[in-house]
Order: sequence, then C-alpha cells, then structure tokens
Amino acid sequence: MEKEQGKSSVAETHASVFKALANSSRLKIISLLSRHEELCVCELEAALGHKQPLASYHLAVLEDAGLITHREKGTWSYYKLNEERLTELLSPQCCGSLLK
Amino acid sequence: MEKEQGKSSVAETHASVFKALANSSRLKIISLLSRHEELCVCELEAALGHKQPLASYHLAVLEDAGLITHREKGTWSYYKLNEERLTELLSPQCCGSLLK
DNA sequence: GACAAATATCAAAAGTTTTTGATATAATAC
DNA sequence: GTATTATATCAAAAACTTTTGATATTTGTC
Repeated sequence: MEKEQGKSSVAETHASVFKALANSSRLKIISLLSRHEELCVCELEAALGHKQPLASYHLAVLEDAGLITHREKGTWSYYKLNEERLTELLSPQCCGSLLK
Repeated sequence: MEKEQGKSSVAETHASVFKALANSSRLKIISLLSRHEELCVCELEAALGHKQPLASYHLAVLEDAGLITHREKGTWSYYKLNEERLTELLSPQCCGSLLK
C-alpha cells in the first residue's frame, strides 16, 4: 500500500493512527501478533475467519500506520507487531488488555 | 445521543473508543478542553470553524465514548474533558502531545 | 407573551471505509 | 512446464460516518 504523506496537524497525525486502531478485526490481529512473534496471512485469515483479501487489507492498514511490519519469504508474508510503537501510543493498562 | 449497549469482545469495546478518537476535529475538541476546564458548544463551534450541529455531533460522539461529560445551565451546555479516562487509555507521551 | 440565543435532533447528501469476488504474480512441487 | 499455494491488488458493492440545512426546544430578555 502507498506510503501516502502530507498529513499536517498533530490532530490529523494522531487521528490517522487511531483510525487504524478503530476496528475490531485489526485489534484482533494486534492481539494475535502479540502472542505469536510472527504470523503469515493465511494463519491470520483463518484465525479471524476472514477471506484472504480482507485479511491482507487490514494488514496493509496496520502496516501503513506503522503498527506492524512484515518480511517476505518465498510466496509467504510474515507479519510482526511493532510493540514499541504501540507502547509509546497506549497506556500500560490499555496494552495490558489489548495485547497478551 | 443513545447509550447504546451490547458491545461484546475486548476488541469491539476498544475499537469503539478508538473510533471516537479517530477524527481530527474530535482530537481538536479534546485538546481545547484540555486547556479550558469547560467550554460551551458555541465556543467550540467557533474554535473549530464548524457549524453548530456538527460541533454538537462530534461532542455527542466523544461523550458516548466516555471521553467527555457535560452539564447544562439554562440553554447552555458546558463540556469537560474526562482526563482520567484519557490517561488510562493513552500513554503519557501520547497525552503529552494531544493534550495541553 | 414576542423575540432572540444556545443547543439538540432529524433526514438527506456527500464522503469514506469495509467487504466481496475476480484476477495477477510469484514461488514451489510434480 | 503444469498445477498448486500464498499473497496482493483491483474494481464494484455494501456499510458506515460525516456534513449540511431545516426545524424543534428551551431559556432568558424586552
């Protein structure tokens, strides 16, 4: 997905991260990744009960927001949580209930 | 606005708070309220450059999410930040750049 | 009580995000 | 090289959110 830039105000910058968090499937992905180090699309797809393009879409949104990263190995894509970014954003309490 | 209930999972509950935060006008309201103790709709409306119904709409979304409260005095409504709720949700770093 | 001001609420329009199904690409197994 | 599997991307449809303008309600002032 595009590395769209040009957001200006503090409010806009923050709003775009909260947008990425504002969806329960994406929060489930974050939670799954917090317990698994790395997961590929087909594992997440299965865990969420989503069709593959939908899983890929949510992963792209999260990656765009800098909340996850991925590496490719053959035809596989392994996604990984950017836990640092998340803990610099959310309170320990909130991380405690979201991650784990 | 309605006190809609029935959200189930942790992910859904969290997603609904992040939805409220996922909009730059609402983050501006939060920021304004963090420096003013209380503001009425017409002050926020002016500060944001919004029409009155739009300001009321965003305030209702924030209040629904438990991020602000209000009291009425005559025909006026004074809105106030629920700073506790915000600091239990967001990191000190994030509060630092959002509030103030 | 007529008038104006502050707010809420409503329904429709405009805009955005999510979901779907189809297709493309690349790697691996036969 | 054919088939299969994992993924991405696309365009259209469905769902949802935001914005608007109109109107209603309540309170305070003359």
